[in-house]
Amino acid sequence: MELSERKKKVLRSVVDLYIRTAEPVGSKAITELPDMKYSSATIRNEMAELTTMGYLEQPHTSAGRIPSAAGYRLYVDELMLDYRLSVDETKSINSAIEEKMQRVDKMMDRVARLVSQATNLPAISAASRSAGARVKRYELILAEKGSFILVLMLTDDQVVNKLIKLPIPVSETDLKLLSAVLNAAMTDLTADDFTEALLEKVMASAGAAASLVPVIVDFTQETLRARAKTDMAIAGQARLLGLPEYRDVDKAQRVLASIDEEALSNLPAVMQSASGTKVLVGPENVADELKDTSVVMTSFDIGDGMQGMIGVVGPTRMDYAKVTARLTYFAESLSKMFGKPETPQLPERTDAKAEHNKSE
Amino acid sequence: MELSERKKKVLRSVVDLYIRTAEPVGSKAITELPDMKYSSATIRNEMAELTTMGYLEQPHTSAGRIPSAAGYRLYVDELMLDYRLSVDETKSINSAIEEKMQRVDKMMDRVARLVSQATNLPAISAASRSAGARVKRYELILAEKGSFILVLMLTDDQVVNKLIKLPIPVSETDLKLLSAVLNAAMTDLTADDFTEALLEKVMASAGAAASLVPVIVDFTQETLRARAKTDMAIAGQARLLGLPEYRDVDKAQRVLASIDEEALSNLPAVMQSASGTKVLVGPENVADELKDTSVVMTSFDIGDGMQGMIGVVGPTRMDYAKVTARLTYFAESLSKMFGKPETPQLPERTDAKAEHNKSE
DNA sequence: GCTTAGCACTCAGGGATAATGAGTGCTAAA
DNA sequence: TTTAGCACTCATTATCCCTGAGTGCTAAGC
Repeated sequence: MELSERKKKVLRSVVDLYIRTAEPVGSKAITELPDMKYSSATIRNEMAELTTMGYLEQPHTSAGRIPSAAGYRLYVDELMLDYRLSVDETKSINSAIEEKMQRVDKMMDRVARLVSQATNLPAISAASRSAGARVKRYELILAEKGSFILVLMLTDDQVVNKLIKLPIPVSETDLKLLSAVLNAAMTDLTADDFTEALLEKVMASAGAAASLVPVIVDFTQETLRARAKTDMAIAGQARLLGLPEYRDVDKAQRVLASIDEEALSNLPAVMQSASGTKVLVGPENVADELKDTSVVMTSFDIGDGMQGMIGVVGPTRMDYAKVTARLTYFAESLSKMFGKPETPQLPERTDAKAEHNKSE
Repeated sequence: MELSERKKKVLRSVVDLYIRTAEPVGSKAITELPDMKYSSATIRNEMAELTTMGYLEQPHTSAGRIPSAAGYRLYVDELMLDYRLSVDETKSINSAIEEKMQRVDKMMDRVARLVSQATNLPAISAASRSAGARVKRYELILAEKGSFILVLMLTDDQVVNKLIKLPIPVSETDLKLLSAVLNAAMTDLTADDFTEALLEKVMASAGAAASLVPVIVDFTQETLRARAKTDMAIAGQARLLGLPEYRDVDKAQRVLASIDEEALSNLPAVMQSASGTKVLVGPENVADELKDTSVVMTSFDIGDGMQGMIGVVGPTRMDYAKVTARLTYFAESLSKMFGKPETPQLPERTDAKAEHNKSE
């Protein structure tokens, strides 16, 4: 059933107010809004109907109304007015990214931290790599204490390393040889390409360090397989405690614990299916602990067939418009940063400027 | 002034009980302890004296006593009975380390997570590198989209990488040449060894990619300098909320925020001075937000002149004995793992096998 | 027929007051 | 020196009442 324009306006007002105040919204409060030209009695009638229709609910008889999950859903899908990022906001997001995103290794960490700062909510970021990541180069570095470091450079520009104990003494020269052999024979393979036959062939030509090959291959396969999953990070959990709905410590703890653990690991999977920005309102969440909590997420392009995801977790009463806008902008900036083939910045940094202009 | 044996026993009992229950301890409760052969009145007298001596305090007239900071201090320094780790505990710590600590890159992350799990408290881990870290090897990898990855392998076995945009088109061959030149001329230098003269010399022989040299040197110096500071991680913040003293959300938030931010960055510095296990009771803490909170930390050896640190943050009423024992054991295991030159474990389980187990 | 003023009703939240009980200090007897 | 006993203190909890915000409904007004 279609809602009348007036009902929509009332519903939107209720959600907006509730987002701002975290308190049940009464008919009088609505009346006092600018350009709401009806008396409180009329509003009451409308609210009563919205309640029977399931968009609002009443915590108790003599309190105002709060949006139900269905109410939020409708709000997010149709009612919500676009939040326009101010120039300042885009600027601060841009410069945050500029500054902090240079290092490749702890990237997801940084992204999560930045998103959390920008939204003042706990944030998650994840990079779901394509199943087909391959090794671009092997490096073996002799370390002291009878061990060496294996460094894998992957086609997705990630660098992974592992400290491995040497079962037998091996010389620098042996390692050089081994690494040459590996680079010649075992690059550009997916996890499943490491056949027994190949393994033996490599070991045959690997000289003194041949016994290291199985260990290296094991780790490589494991890494490639793990890469197919995700690399994720969480930041800003403590921000949750600032919100009135999480003054109930038990609740806060439950939510935090479920964010901390793998409960959210399946979020990236959810993301996988649909791209673009997605809002999960309260009960739509998979994890039980989050039934009371909303999740907003969006994906971005890391290039090379890989996808990144950023998201925040917050109360069902969160400022969906603002959060969505910031998240989306973030995602766009990140996509631009490493997704698209054009060079993001030439020496003079003219491009960066151009981006700013465009967002105004 | 020396305390009588009986006073010590009473004080120890009060602290022990308070650690367990988080409630003020009354004279009756003490009486009910096994091998406490005095009546409540006697205990009351002793407690009264301990109070005037400053080791105990009373939240209000008709409540039991709780330890004062001085009381905790004395407890930690002299009274605390050694907590003996059970075989199970050492086993689980060992296997956790075995399993999770193989990868070099997110090491501090993992350590923090493990320590937090083992103590059920928020944990911090940091590696303070020696100021003298040097570059062991440079690798330059051409990436798509007109950029390349610079990988630095440091003498401390850490691997750092950065994605750098190419200001000009450069071929794979150019990069190879450049990398050879860098490795020949610029390894094993400290941050201050990169002189203008050297820079020019390298650029002269670097061919087409010479213009990359300054960028690379900049990042290298920056990295070496940053390494001189610390690499740190925090985990398990949410565990704080499980404790009764942090049911006050505001307090919890203050503490969490201060852990999250750099407030604790100076802890590693504190650690620097004294090695061994250190307990900071409440007010002894530097950061104001932690006046109510204790910190236990200990250092471990990463070898090569570098030092690691692990620590936990918890209520002043924390189980110092247990926490200290676990932390110390952790530190020893970690030291053994990469600090000492001897191979950590010789038993029939050969090293190689140990590693394999992991992937099963 | 929609809108609104008016009114009786409900109920959460916030004092105020009282009852409870754990714990204390002190004294006097063992 | 230890301990039993007693009067006293005071945080905590329960109870009651009041207040005020908000509601639904009805009847009058446009």
